[in-house]
Amino acid sequence: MAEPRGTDRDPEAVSRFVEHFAAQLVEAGLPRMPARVFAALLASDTGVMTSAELGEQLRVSPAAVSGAVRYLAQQRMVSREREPGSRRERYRVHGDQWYEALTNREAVIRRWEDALREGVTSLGEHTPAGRRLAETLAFFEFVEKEVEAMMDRWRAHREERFGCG
Amino acid sequence: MAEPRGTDRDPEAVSRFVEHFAAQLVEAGLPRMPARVFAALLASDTGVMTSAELGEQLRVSPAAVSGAVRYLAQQRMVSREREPGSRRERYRVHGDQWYEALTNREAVIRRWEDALREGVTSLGEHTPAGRRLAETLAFFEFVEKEVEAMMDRWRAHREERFGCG
DNA sequence: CCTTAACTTCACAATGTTCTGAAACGAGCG
DNA sequence: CGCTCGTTTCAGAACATTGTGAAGTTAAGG
Repeated sequence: MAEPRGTDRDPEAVSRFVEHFAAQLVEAGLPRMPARVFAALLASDTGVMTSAELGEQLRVSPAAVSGAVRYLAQQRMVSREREPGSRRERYRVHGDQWYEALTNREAVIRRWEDALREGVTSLGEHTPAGRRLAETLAFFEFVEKEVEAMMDRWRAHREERFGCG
Repeated sequence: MAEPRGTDRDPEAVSRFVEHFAAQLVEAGLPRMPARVFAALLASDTGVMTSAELGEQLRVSPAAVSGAVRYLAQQRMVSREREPGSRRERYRVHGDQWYEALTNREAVIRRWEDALREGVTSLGEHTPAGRRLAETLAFFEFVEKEVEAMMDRWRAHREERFGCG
């Protein structure tokens, strides 16, 4: 059986996965270039790639890589590290870190909650509309707590399944 | 104290909330017009509006309403009902139904999982990249189960808090 | 049936978004 | 201290998205 190992990976297979997975991320709302960069990192053996490598694999300009990476770093989906003794930069998708980022739609949820609270107040908390908004708000507050607990359970689950695998 | 009731709602306050909340939804990836329509429904007293009412409140053409509503219905975020004895259509945001829709990023997650499975196979499940993809896949499978349980808990919580006033 | 009200579809115009090439920047090295 | 490699910034072109007006479709009511 021909299972890719080490350096002899089929670049076409990699590219096929990268583009397909990126397309799904785009559909879910991620901008295109960040999605492609992220997928490329995820599919790399080390989880680390330089700007040049990313540009080559995706056939895009350094400028595009720069923009995508800035976006991903802001979302905490990748981290950037300077390669010692060189002016190259390396981008890394850190196993755990990025799940956290995904569930860190928290920042987004927080904003929804604020808007809803304001709505409850300005429409009146005893109007039918106000009550609907209040219930929606309660839902998000509930979810926020639950997600936190869920991530704890995931870490335990993960430890068990992959920690000593 | 002057709390809005019945028909005498301050249209400007409503509009302010609608536009603000819609903006947050847009930021989270929802297309603009669907977001506005949805926010308008959420902020209505009955949770039901006609195409004409939506067009008037949002100052947009019937065509725009039509497109937005089709989108929302596909995402299961609103339901459409024909008003008996009239050719008007009414659009409703059903209290519970739309939380389900939100967590029905499930459809999205399912597609991610498919793409990841394919990646694990084509890159080889014992390569470093393959292992990373496999772990990511495991995470989503975990989340999928957890979300289901969470929604059960929410329904209970909701019943307790809102069910009996 | 024919009229008409309501919704939908379609082509196009307006508007945004996204990537590129070129120029500016800055950190390491001679 | 200036050269050079790598990254970033920026203006603009290519591209995609979105909403409109107008024509088309469907069904209620005369």
